[in-house]
Amino acid sequence: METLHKENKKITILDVAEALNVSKTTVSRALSGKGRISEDTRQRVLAYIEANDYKPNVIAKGLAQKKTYNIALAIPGDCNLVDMPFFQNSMQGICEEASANDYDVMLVTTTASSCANLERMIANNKVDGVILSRSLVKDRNVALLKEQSIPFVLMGTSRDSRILQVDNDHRAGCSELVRHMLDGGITRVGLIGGSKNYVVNRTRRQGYEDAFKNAGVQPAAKLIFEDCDRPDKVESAVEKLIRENVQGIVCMDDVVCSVVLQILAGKNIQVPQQIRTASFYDSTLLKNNKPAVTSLLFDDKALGALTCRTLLRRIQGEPVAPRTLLGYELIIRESTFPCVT
Amino acid sequence: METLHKENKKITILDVAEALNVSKTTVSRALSGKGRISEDTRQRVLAYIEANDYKPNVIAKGLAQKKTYNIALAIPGDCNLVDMPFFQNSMQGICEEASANDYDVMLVTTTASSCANLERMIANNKVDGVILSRSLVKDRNVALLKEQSIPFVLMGTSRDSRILQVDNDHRAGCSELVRHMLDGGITRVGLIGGSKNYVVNRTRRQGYEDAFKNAGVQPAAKLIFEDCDRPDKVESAVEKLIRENVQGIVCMDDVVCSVVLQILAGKNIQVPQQIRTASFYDSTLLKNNKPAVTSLLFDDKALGALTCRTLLRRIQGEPVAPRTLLGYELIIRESTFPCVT
DNA sequence: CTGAAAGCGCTTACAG
DNA sequence: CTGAAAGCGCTTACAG
Repeated sequence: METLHKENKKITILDVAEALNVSKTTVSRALSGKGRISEDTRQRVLAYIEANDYKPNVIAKGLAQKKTYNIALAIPGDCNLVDMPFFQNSMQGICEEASANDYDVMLVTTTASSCANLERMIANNKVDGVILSRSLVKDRNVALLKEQSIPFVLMGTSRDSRILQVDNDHRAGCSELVRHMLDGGITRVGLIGGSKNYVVNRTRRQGYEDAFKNAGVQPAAKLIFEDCDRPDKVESAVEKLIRENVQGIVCMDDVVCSVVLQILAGKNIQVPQQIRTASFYDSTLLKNNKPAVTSLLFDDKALGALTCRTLLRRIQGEPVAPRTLLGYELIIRESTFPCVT
Repeated sequence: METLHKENKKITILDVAEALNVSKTTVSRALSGKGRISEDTRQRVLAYIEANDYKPNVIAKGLAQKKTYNIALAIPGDCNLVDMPFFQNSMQGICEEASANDYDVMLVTTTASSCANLERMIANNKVDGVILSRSLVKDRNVALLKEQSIPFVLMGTSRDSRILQVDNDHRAGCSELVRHMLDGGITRVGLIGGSKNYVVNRTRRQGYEDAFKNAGVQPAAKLIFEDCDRPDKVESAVEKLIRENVQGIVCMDDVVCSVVLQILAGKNIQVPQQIRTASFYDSTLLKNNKPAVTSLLFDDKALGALTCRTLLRRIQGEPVAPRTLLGYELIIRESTFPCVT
């Protein structure tokens, strides 16, 4: 029985060198493409490697080169449903891009207060760089990374222009969505948003304000409710907005929006007939809703991939843009009247 | 300016050996605790290390020991909202447990059809073991892992008893939930579930049937709807159930349940007065619902942690239970009448 | 109790 | 174009 097992001794560079009667150096060169080597021997090596299924040991390679071929992805350790589609999709983009470049992704959880795990991973030399996902206004991780001299890029936005950042263009997107609502001929459009601790929520609010300014309308401060990070706060905001006779409500994300829709339904207020509603983020959460909800669509997977590529470029010392913004799509659905574009 | 930078040359084992006038061997022993060493020199070494912030290079250590101190976590590359809270929470448990044991977690995405990324990671010697999360009925990854001789554990359930598995006790939990509904004095309780490709959905159905059998009632085949993986299928199932005059509907997960609730609301059917409703899984999705929904609560983080611990034990050659099931909590809320327990 | 030496599987000046 | 040798930063028999 045991003897039938595949020979699971991994073959090393020495094995192929001996089999081919060349030096390890030569084999190494055939693989890396570095250094002079005759096309002839290179083909022989490659053929042998292919035939005998030799895989270089990346760990050993890394030791010799002082590289790890790993990057870390720091994700928040305190979960909230809001960001899940974002994390899952961007994660995929990151993993695929990394794979395509023979890198692997190490997962590390961080919390607002502690970046011990990230610190340990860096101290242990386990990664060549790190991706920080969606930052807080005060982010200890950013501070940590800046004082370590390790390449990193923020998948998100920061005011600190020395930090490499790649993000969806939330500001322009949110502005366009609000413009779409204002174009519908209404002006009393309220905003309900999540925690201002997240930079992204501040960015979204800026987009909201941009749209008003561009339309030459003053956004009323009393139509704006931020830090609604619990259903009861959303509920209270909705009630106040109703008292203010709003014609539309824009929600900063899908979780807020789904709560808003439930409350409106509970009060028998028709969407969009009485109050139009839209969300700054489009996830499965609202896909099934009736009426279907107008919202912004971002390509989080592409965002992850580009963030990863940026980091890898940075690691390899190639030039990278200090800040990149990705586009968005505005999906107009019944909740704001599909006829108006 | 440049000169003010922290010296970021990492200090090596040789540096501390020379500083202390001992051999690398001695330093290594002080750290690992292996081999004889006088308490005196051990303390000296430890003190120096502490004072000079020496961190062993885990990569080099791994090379020498033919270990990586990494484990892989394989997650589905094709995302669906259903499993998000599950993945996010279990991921956290895994990461924390790994960290606590000086291991790190590499992320790898797999799809039903391709496990190329996982294969590459193993071939590259990047991990000592792998965690497979929630399996499909026909899972290529399981097949792959079995033929490689690499330790792995399934965070989920499989009929193949040779596979190490850790899972929530979905069967017992679902059975208890259904019993709770039957205890309420109703018998026409329907089931709507997601894809049968997932083992977990089959397990849940077993729990449903167990409860009926224990109650001495025959579950009606026409009250059971599986493979409802799209809202329209759920809708059609709900309509058929209404025609059958069901008194209760049990949903296999929160996404199904939220669609069901919307449809019932759209038809002005009162929950729980006309039809009681419950879900086999409790996520934030239903927390805000009115009425609050009765459902099962699993501790996914604990599940992740235990799965990880099991894998690490397996890697270290310690004995492990071939199969472990974790408990659950039944949260009774208005959607099934809180008064009935 | 301690150390010299070989080894883990690669890469990379350096010499030819 | 090719190879011997040193080195990456550790560990671990083996000898003392």
